[in-house]
Amino acid sequence: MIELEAPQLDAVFHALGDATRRRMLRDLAKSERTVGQLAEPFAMSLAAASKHVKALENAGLIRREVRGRAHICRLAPGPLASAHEWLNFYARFWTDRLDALEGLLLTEDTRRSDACKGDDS
Amino acid sequence: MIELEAPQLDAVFHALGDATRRRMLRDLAKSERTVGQLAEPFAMSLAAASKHVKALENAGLIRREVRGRAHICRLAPGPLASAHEWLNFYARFWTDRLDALEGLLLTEDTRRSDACKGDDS
DNA sequence: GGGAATGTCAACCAATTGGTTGAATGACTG
DNA sequence: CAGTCATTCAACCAATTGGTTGACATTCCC
Repeated sequence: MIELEAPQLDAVFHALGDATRRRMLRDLAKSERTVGQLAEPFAMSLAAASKHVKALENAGLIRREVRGRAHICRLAPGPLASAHEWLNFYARFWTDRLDALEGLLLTEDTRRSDACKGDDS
Repeated sequence: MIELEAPQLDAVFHALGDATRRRMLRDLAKSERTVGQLAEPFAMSLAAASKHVKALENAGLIRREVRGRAHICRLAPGPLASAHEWLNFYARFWTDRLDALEGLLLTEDTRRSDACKGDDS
């Protein structure tokens, strides 16, 4: 699917690792916003907010359309899906583990558990 | 479900925003590892790797069992699932949008769209 | 007990981050 | 054209990050 290389994943997760930027994404999920509108909920300078927007854009999480003097931002699908998929690997890891555990409990509940061995290397 | 508050999400995504730590998680997905084993693939001091491990632990992404002098690390399920769910919100955003777009294309394909403005630069 | 193995801690350092301010750029408006 | 609006840029600053090294603590082993 949409594959991200390591540096891109770095940028995506780094961008997500800040409440300000996550809030901006949440606002963008409602509808498109200008940089000024994105900045408005925060008690920080426009320049600071602009840097956050740039971080999001840099990570590919949003794209920007410059229309006149306003910069209109929208969510971009790719990287979020990628991060989602990346995490999905670990989600799968856990569902596998839990399934295996459940299986073990079902098949082993009458036997002694001395046959427990490593399942992978 | 497993809900993370903002500071915890900060820690989780911050932890994921580093290739070293993601590699450690990948190794831990194979099997449990000691701190030394986690550090081994990297050209950095053990102390540095230990800090990365602590960041992962701090984010709740792994848990550690101190057995004798060895610290054995394992993946922890909760926060990864939470981050996954968080991202799922945006995945849903996009599937919704794409579905809506598909719907639009189906219903609008016979009508003229005179709202064509010069928007691309 | 002595020594190697496994990790952490503390101090330190360079680079990055997140914020500020003030000036500059570009685009609308009167 | 002058002024304001939307935004970025550059310089700067404090705090954090990611790395180093050397000095601990514990634990295992002979």
